[in-house]
Amino acid sequence: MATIHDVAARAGVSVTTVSRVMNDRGYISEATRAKVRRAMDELGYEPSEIARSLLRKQSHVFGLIVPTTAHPFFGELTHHVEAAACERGYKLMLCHSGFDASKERELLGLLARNRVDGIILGSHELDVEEYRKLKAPMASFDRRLSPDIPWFTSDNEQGGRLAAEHLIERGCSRLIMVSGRYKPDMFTAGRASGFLQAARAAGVQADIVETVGDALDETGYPKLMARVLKQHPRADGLFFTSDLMAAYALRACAEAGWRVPERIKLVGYDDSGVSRWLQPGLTTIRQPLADMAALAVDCLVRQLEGIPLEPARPLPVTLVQRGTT
Amino acid sequence: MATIHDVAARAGVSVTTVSRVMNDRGYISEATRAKVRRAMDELGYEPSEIARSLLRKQSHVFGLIVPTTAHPFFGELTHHVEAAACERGYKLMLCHSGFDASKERELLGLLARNRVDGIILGSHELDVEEYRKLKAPMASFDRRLSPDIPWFTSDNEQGGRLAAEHLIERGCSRLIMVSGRYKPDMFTAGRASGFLQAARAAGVQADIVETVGDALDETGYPKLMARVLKQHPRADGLFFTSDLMAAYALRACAEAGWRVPERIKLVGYDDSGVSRWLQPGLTTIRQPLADMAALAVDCLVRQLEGIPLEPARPLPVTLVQRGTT
DNA sequence: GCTGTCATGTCAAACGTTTGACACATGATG
DNA sequence: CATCATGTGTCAAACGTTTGACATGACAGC
Repeated sequence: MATIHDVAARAGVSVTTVSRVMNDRGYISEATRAKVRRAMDELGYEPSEIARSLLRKQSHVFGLIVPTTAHPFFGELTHHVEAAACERGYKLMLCHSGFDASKERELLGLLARNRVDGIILGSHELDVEEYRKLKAPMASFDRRLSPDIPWFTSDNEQGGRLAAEHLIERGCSRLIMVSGRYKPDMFTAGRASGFLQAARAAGVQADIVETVGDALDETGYPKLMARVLKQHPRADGLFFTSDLMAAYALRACAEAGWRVPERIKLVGYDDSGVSRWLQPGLTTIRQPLADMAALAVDCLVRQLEGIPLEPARPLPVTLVQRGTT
Repeated sequence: MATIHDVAARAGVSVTTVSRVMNDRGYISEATRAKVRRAMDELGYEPSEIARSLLRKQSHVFGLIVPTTAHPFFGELTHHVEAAACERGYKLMLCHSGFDASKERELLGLLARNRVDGIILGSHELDVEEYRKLKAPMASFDRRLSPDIPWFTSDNEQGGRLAAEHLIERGCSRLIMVSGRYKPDMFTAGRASGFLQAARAAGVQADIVETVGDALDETGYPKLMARVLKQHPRADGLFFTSDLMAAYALRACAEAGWRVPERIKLVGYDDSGVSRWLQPGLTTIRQPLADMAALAVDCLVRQLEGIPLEPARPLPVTLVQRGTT
């Protein structure tokens, strides 16, 4: 790989001059500029971002930690984060935590050693303290880790409310929400409160069923959904904290012979691709992922540039109606 | 961020000594070692991989280019590549090409500037020549770019054959394969030949329908699938080059009132999560993604370490039967 | 008392880049 | 003619790390 010295030698100038041409600073005559450019082309020179990073003390790389991109929600989140980062001139170092605390701890060290300029936490298996002691700019997805760690999320209460109101409007009178078990500082807990609140306001019976174990591990879903149907034989409106759960519920309904949407109605969460792929299409709460990702990246960039953060606020969600309601 | 100099000062030794402790080379007394370790702990020191990379001329980072992690297949591929890279001590810089040739060209430059040690091409929108002139170690997914660029893939002919044989075995007599349009040097083209060959061997009628435009853009799928059903009213066995296509076909069947699997049978490709989420579950051809990813990473590592590559060969696929056949 | 060899540690160059400080023309201004 | 601005370019330090070359002291063997 050619270096700036090779370019300088070939163009018959000093390395400083080459650097000046690349960075457009100082006075350079057109003739010199052309010579330098030609030498760069001929050598296929690409400046080393590594050397630049060392000098400038910033890498223009963000770390993104997600449980796994194999989950459709996180695959889509990753897509949008990458796009947002790219737009602001940052690259992404992708890390999978796989729901494993010690893996996540390792990843934080790895990202620190690689001097990433900021970290987006799409996974948080560790205690708040462990994140707190990191001094890198961070943005935490769906969880309030500490007052000084910015977060980004969507309006989970509103999501829960929209789901309940929609089910009620569509004629349901016995609602069940199937939810993961959330740490208390996770915003996603708001989905349940919004859901219950809206049901109560309408005088409709509503219950919450919590999944055990990993909220995102689908291997338990088939049994869970079958159990939900069996234990709530009169339920006619189901709400899930992810589209994936709803997908498994749809299967369970088919197996139990409950017709959707006639006998029972389903609402998912995320508006991930899954909701489009299912038959019937899944009514779901749409999170504005692109906006959320842009917000997260913006939040890191602001921290880096010393621009004060705007007070964080959840982004609005909407209900997308499809065939399951 | 503390540097090695801070650690040395705090421990009362030279930076060389600190470096020796970290890298375990030369003679260091236990007492010195302990002093240094303590200083590192107290300062929360993490060595800069950037400085190391500059010196060692390798970054221990691989670039991964995929169209988008929002597509379930590529989300899963990314997951496995990350895991395989991590296992071998490499990090991943994730890039989305979004099916855009000029974006991909930019990404190659970006990865070169960041001095990645190798590139995994899960997307190839450019002409072979453009990849060829890169001298970085590469591994190309599902496409033979040039004799000197290693590739990794699964046995596509076998996949096509298994699908046809299975459909025939399940009683189908009029087969249709819905396929993306592939560049001639893409291995995925083999799926069609395997499919046709197996059908011919069994004396069963089989046709290929090619999608127009982007093989992975799902917005056209609903109309496409409706058209396929309308134009082939006597078809009773469908095979798709992705699970996602099959998902849309399943919807089209429901809308057309064709019962699955009684009236018509469907086979997808990839065994991505989609095949599990659908109802009925999708029979599909399973690609061994984890093995493929490990192979790709191994291939890059070998190039870096100068270990000769084993002759590339497609990995075996299997058929996973579910409810659509 | 030499020489040799451990055991421990220091020095300084190198990696590829940027950039402040400076050098040296040329020509205009006062 | 002294001063100044402008245009062009050079030099060397700095970023954080590794590592070959060297220094020092202790002790053994001859």
